[in-house]
Formats: sequence, C-alpha cells, structure tokens
Amino acid sequence: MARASSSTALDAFDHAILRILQKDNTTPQRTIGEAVNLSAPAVQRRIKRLEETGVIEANVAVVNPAKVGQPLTIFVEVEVISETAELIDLAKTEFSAAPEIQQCYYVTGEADFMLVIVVPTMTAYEALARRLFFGNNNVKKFRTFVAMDRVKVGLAVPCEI
Amino acid sequence: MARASSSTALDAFDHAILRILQKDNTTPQRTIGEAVNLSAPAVQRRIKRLEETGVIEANVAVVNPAKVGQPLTIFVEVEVISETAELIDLAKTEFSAAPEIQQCYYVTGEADFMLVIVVPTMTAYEALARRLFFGNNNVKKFRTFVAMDRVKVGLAVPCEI
DNA sequence: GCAATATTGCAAGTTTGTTTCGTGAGATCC
DNA sequence: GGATCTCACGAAACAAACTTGCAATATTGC
Repeated sequence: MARASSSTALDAFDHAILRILQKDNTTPQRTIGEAVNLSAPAVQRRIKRLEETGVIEANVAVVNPAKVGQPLTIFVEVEVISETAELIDLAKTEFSAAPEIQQCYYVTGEADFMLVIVVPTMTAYEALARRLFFGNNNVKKFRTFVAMDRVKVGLAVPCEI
Repeated sequence: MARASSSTALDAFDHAILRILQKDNTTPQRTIGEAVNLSAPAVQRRIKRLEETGVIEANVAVVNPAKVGQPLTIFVEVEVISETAELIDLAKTEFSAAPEIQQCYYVTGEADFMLVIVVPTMTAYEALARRLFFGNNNVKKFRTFVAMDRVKVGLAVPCEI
C-alpha cells in the first residue's frame, strides 16, 4: 500500500499515527509501527513528513495550570468598536503578546474575540483586564466567564478514516 | 541547590524544565540539563516526578486541524435551564463524549458552558448542534461564534519564577 | 504494459533515555 | 554538638530508541 498522493494528502496510515501521537507522543515508533502495521523507520519517516508539512505543529507537554500556581481559567468575549484591519491586527498583536492569554481567536458572531486566559488570582485578572480592555480605546465591551471545572481540555483533533 | 520541599512543591529548576517542555517535549534531556545547569539524570528524575504528580498531564503532538480536514473551529456558549448537580453532570458527560468538542469548561457568568468545537464543515456543526443542544431539554439557549483566525493557540502555561 | 517515482523493510550506526552506584548537603534526633 | 537519616546530585555503564543507507517492492502516470 502506498501513499494516496505524492504531495500533502494524508492516508490511513498517517491518520492512525496522528491519532496515537495526539494522545501520547512519547509512544515508541516501534510500538506505533506494530499498531498500524508498519516498520519503525516507515513510521519515523511519516512523522518527519507530518512535522515538515505543518500537520504536526508542535510536540508539547500539557501542564496542569492549577499545579503550577495558575488555578484560574477565564473566558473572555471581546467586542470591538471598529473592525478596520489595522485595529484588528493591533488587537491580535496585543493579545498574542500577553502570556496570560493562552488562546486567542478572532470570531464572527456577537463578539469579535474569544480569549482563554490563565492567571493565578482574580487580582491578576483584574490587572490584566484594566490593561488590555479598559486600556484599549477600541474595546466596546467584554464579558467574563470564570471556569469552575475543566471538563475537557485538548487540542487533539478528531481524525476520520 | 536543593529542592524547595520534599513533597510536591516546584522549585526554579522544575519551572525552567516545564518552560522548555511546554514548547518542545522532544528536547533531549542533556540539552535541557545544559540549559538549566543540571545533569541529564537529574532532569530525567524531575520530569518523571512531574508526570507522576500530575503537573505534566500529557505529552502530545499538536495537530493543525485545517490540515487534517477539520478547518472549522467554533466557540459555543451554552446556557442551561436547571443547574442541579445531576443535570450538570449529565451535560458534562455528554459534552465530553463528543469527539468534536475539543474543550469543555463549566463556567460562571452569563453562560454555563463554554465549548470549543472542531468540525470539517458547517453542516457537521449543524448536525452536532441539533443533537447536543436542540436535542437536550435542559439547554435554554446557545450562542455560536465561528473562528476566522486562530490567533494564538496553546495549552502552555505561563510560569513565574 | 512499461518507465518513473515513491515507499517500504532490514541492518548498521548514532543518539537518547535509563539505571546503578557512590558522594555530599541538609535535616532530625539523641 | 555529633551521629544518623534522607534526599538529590553527578559520573559512568547500560539499554532503548531514533536515524540513515541501501536494495527491493509497490504505485502512479503515460
């Protein structure tokens, strides 16, 4: 069996490998190979290709925020006044620069940005809000949601086939 | 220099190691050791401890959803009718079971759940919404935000000290 | 059906992770 | 104050995993 296409298309082997790596990227290539019926070097080459083509964006350790002194996870919906490209890009840059902001998405709907923020205390969040939201003339309003329970956390992606 | 406490407290070495692993957990322990001024075995023991104590929850490959045929990221704010423990737990279970739901948080504020969903098409999202939201008698309302830009995505946690 | 290309498996070589052992620093108890 | 205990460290040996070259095989395009 060979790859579906020579370019960047993913075949069933790739999906199977990704499924494993998304759960545990310390799984030995030999073990992966046994699971997907491929030799270890073949698995290695496919992983390398997946990394080079950007399918695998990073290999990271997932840390429990509460256990490193950052027990508060907060969602923020931000609505801006003007949606000119310059102002949106400015906001993106500012939000990206803040280490407390774990995730930042530019969205359509009743808000313009969705933020996921991790902070040690409510005081820290208030300081951040004062700086990023009250201190930004283009922020019309923002709504805060404090997480009480991390029911499910993942960047893993459901893989079909 | 010694560890701050014998139990589960993290010292500066641990934080330095975590900072590296959060960016790239394939970094060789020798390299980490050089960066933090520790031997490779010392690094290895600390990583093992961090994993055993749950500070490191997982080691995963981060996949680009768009490149595996899941180009749509959607935020959903869900408001429920009754917040009894049973009904909340039921909702948590249902949301956790859906592979499309990447992240699920139970929050305080004007909504009760914040969801981050990854799907291939809008049609797939509509089907999911019909099943999970319209098909759940306890869902009062939900608001959908479609992500146009993944400005910043991470589960990495800002480490102090 | 044939040539060109791509992918595989095997085996050797290299890097990395892991274990063992002895040492030294700090804490505790007498 | 001194002995002892615990813990973490580093150096070296060991084991495991990753990586690469090569020949063979499968697939794609013509």
